[in-house]
Amino acid sequence: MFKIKHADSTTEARTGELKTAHGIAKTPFFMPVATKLTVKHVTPMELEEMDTQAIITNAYIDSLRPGLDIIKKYGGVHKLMNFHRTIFSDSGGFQTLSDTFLQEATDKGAKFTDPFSGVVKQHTPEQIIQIERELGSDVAMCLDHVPKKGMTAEQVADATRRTHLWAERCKRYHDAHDNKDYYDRRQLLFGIAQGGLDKNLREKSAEFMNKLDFDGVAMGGLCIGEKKEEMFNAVKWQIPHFSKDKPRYLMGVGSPEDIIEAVSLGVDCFDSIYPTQNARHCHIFTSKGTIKLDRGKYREDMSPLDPECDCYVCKNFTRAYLHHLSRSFEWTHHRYLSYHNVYFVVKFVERLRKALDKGEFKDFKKEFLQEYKKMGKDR
RNA sequence: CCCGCAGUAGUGUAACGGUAGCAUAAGAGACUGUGGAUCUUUACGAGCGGGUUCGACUCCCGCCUGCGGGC
Repeated sequence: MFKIKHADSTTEARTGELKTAHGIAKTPFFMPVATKLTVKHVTPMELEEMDTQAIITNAYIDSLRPGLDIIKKYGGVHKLMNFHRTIFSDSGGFQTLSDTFLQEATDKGAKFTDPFSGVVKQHTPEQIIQIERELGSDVAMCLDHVPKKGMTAEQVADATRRTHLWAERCKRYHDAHDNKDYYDRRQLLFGIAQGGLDKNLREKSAEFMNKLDFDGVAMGGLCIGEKKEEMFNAVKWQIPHFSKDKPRYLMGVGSPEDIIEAVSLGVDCFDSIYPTQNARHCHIFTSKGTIKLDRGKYREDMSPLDPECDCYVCKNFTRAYLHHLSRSFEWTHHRYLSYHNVYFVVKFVERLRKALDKGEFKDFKKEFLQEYKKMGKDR
């Protein structure tokens, strides 16, 4: 299922291959987020062309709309979306952070409000796994309870304890059923370690998840408002407790500089809305840092978004034109900008992988960060 | 030419004889297991000239501009 190809000698970074029912995903990889069964403004064809290794959708939200009946009728999420590579499904655990979704989290499960109908419904870990099975994703994520900012130490510990309890039940349920009754293929299952920002909790949680012998382990509850240092500390505390031979997934990250840092700490998988959401806000990734394209200063800028990028948008359009589209509320700018940002991150991780395989990771990281920080954040 | 009505931020609009608000557009910031959402923040204004008044965007007069009607 997972095998390491090359381990870096200077850091914890490594390349590998994650084999799923839809082929091999080369690690490290970055997954664009496809909540509601679409990577906003980027087509599956484009994602495949740029060699995106995997994407992630949201099982809970997909089960509300369009609903499992329709998804099953079409033969699963791959066929429905016409995406032929690895698809992860998030459990809805992240929605435990959301006031509009979460009503109550108990040991039994998470009580969510369906925002479309207003109906409040209990979702047990078993039910979520069942939803993920019926979706037909290649990798299912366990239901977790993400500790919210402002929780007391006691509440964080309780949420983490609950996450453990739920993880055991997810695993047991998943083991007891294979997917043959739906799609005739094996689905992988990843556990999610939590623990807030507490060293002891983080370590214990990592140890616990590792022991359950999932197909991969994730670190959750990060990149949600804590300091960068706190986030990387959590990663540093947890990684040593994970088996080397299992893929490690840092949920919710992110930016190119966060990704490269996490890779050097030993992380293999990422997902984030960062490239697509930034694109919609006209924040564009370039090899010299991010630019804010909606600023007036780009009105007459005839250069491409990123002179060093070879994507379709950079080869064919100027900043001035794309600036104009965004100022004119033409929806096409979302397509162009989202495409570029996703392309940028996917290709960045691809270059990172190649550098690792060639044993040049250290230099690659240094050079990338040096260039990337040149302009900072377009101040 | 005459009569009437109206001129408030780039735009669209409030209120008041006593600190000129609001919405948008503009500038800046936030956003990392997705609301294309949202939030924070900055700057910008009384057509012109007189008069009355302690004090005028407000009342009065003239001019200018726009709209409507009449000749």
